[in-house]
Amino acid sequence: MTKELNPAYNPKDVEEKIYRLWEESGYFDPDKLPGKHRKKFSVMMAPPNITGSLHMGHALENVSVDILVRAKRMQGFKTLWLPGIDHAGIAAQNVVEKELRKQNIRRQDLGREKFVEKIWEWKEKYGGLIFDQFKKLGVSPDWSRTRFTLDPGYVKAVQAAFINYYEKGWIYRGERVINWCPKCETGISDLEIEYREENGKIYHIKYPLTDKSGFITVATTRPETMLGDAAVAVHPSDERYKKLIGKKLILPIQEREIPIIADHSIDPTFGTGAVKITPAHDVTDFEISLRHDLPKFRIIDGKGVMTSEAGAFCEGLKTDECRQKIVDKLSELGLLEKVGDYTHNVAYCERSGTIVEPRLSKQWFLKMSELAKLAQEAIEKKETVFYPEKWAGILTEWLQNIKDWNISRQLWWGHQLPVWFHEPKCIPRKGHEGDIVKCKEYAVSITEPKCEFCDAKFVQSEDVLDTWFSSALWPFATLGWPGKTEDLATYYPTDFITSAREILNLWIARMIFSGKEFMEAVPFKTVYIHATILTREGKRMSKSLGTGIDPLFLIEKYGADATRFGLIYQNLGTQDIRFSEEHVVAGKKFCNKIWNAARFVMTRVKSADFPETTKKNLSEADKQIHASFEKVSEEITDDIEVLEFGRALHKLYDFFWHEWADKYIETSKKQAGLETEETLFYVFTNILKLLHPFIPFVTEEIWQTLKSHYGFKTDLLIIESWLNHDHGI
RNA sequence: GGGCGCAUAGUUUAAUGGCAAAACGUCGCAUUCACAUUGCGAAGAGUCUAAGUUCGAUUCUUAGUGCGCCCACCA
Repeated sequence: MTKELNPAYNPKDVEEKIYRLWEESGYFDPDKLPGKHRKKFSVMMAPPNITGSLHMGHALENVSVDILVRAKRMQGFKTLWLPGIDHAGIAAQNVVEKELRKQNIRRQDLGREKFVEKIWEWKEKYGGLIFDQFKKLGVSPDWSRTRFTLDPGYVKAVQAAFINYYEKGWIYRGERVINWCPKCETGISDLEIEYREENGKIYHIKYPLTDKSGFITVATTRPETMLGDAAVAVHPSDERYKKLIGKKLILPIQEREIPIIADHSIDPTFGTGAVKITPAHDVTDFEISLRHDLPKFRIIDGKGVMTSEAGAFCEGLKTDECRQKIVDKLSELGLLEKVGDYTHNVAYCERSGTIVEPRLSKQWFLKMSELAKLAQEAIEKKETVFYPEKWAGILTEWLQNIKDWNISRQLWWGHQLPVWFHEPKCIPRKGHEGDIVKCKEYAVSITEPKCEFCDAKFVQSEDVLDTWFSSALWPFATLGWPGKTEDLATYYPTDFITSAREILNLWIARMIFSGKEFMEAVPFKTVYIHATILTREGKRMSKSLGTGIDPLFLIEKYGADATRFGLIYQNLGTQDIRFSEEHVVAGKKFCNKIWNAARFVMTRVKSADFPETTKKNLSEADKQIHASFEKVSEEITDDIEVLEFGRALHKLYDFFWHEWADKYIETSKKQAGLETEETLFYVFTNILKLLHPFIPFVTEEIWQTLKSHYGFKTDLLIIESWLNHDHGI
């Protein structure tokens, strides 16, 4: 029966074996937990990108959830932690495109269908790698319920959501200036833009007034866009220009009349206080043009070449060639007042390194006013509670100023819009002589629709939905919605979610309003915005800066428990963490200390069967350690409840090392008897339970060893009951 | 540009309206005892600056300085 422990704890002998033991037990799956009539506790994993690999942020986030989930499971809750992966539209498309480029293949060569097939192949091969890495951390989600945002069931959820919004009249098609990459020939999202500070030039150009009474000088960094100017705007109360508002200017080269308009968005202190307005090629200018009903001249095409609308002078030239030609011409005309040096941020396409060209295009939008209201009300009524609380206010403010959501993307990888187009025709209406009807340009439908008037075929929209459109449905789409499943009834709404602060708007807010809209309940009771992990110097960890630490490296060097310890020990409150490896070292030492305490207990405690009578003759030291343990265990239970995992771990560390090991164990060596043995055994085994959520591997290994050594009746530590009584029943 | 946060021993952090605590590091001593991945002990900061509130401020208020994070992207 006796099982020996090595004098030092070696994580490599243990972690893989123990993880397998847990997985084989099935206890990560709440349906397989022993016991009945349990209250549920559910959490959704923030799905990592299909292309992602484990970083410190994932590690902190998922270890935090794991601590909570393991504690709840031990407290008797029917605990579900549902994992999944996000298809990550552009990121995945990029990775596969890059792969193909090595073989000199462009995605356009393959065509959409073949290319998407390639991504699926890639997904099958590499898409699960990040979960192997998660497993190394020792986290305990229910892998049997793993979801992917492009699973057939999930696709249905996305379509159902789209159609619901469409039927409510909240989805519309409109023209907007979006970020366009002339090299990739697609619209790209704000997230795929990289701003680089650059030293450029600012050109001051004179636009003559039609009445020849003078000029207005505008400042621009992109003189070529003047070919598409529709107006010059000034602030309505700008004294310099006040009396010119409403007058006309001659746009040089184009020789077109453009008005001087007044708009509040103009900063009178910047440049000359007069701004040239190019509606089709600048986001703010476009918005101004809507307010003033200005024409939109498309002067640059999708490849970054000047169009015929730009005029014969520059047609066919690339933008930079055109710029030079324009500058020369203005200079010749005496309209170039001056050229200054100017440092500004230039938008680059993250993937191709090309300068982003804002461009007018047709996109699909989701109206936000009603949905934002739903989220605001839920936050106001505290249906969802934020930690720290300030994020509720920050989110509310963001919701107040929210713009309609551009949900379409010109990508191939993702949820294709359930929208179908066909050539609208004007045809005589049957049975009504002389009556002409026009069929609709598009229809919204999951399968190909039939036109009520003509028999022309419909073609599905090539656009896909923004990745966040599908992630917004995560808390219920993963449980089977729009079906009425048992899981949905049992686990929705979830109890808790944690995320990094940068996706508060992109993800958390959208899940809240989606939950209210489709489930009539917020998707989670608590949102915990966790700390960000910085380098020891207080800088952001980033791959491109080479400042990141690889959690797998830490696990390899010190073990998973030590890595978890190092992360959580430094995570006090929601303050950002300047991560230092020292604490991981301390974690490794701590694991070893526990390991050796177990060895000590096994040499001292002869049997785990104690007669009832022994409790009567406790020594002062026995009583003290019992009392002290009682107190610390309550505190730790409370700390976990309020998500103060770092504080709880500090207390466990101090208690175990300094009170239990340094003091009680030393005393126990000097006092013999059954009472001592029982106290040693009782406190040790119970503290193992409290330690388990934080450092699961070493505690489970010790538990299994004690089990075989003493032959006492127990299963796995992961389902041992917390403090000998269950909360969740 | 908007928002948010931080500032305490060499380092990373803790605490408190009334003697500033710990870990790591450093130094010394001990120990073949479950653990040298150990134990005991020592040195080491008066809490970024200025003003205010107060009997009293490291703590509260205001301003400044420094560092950092997030969002937006501006002619």
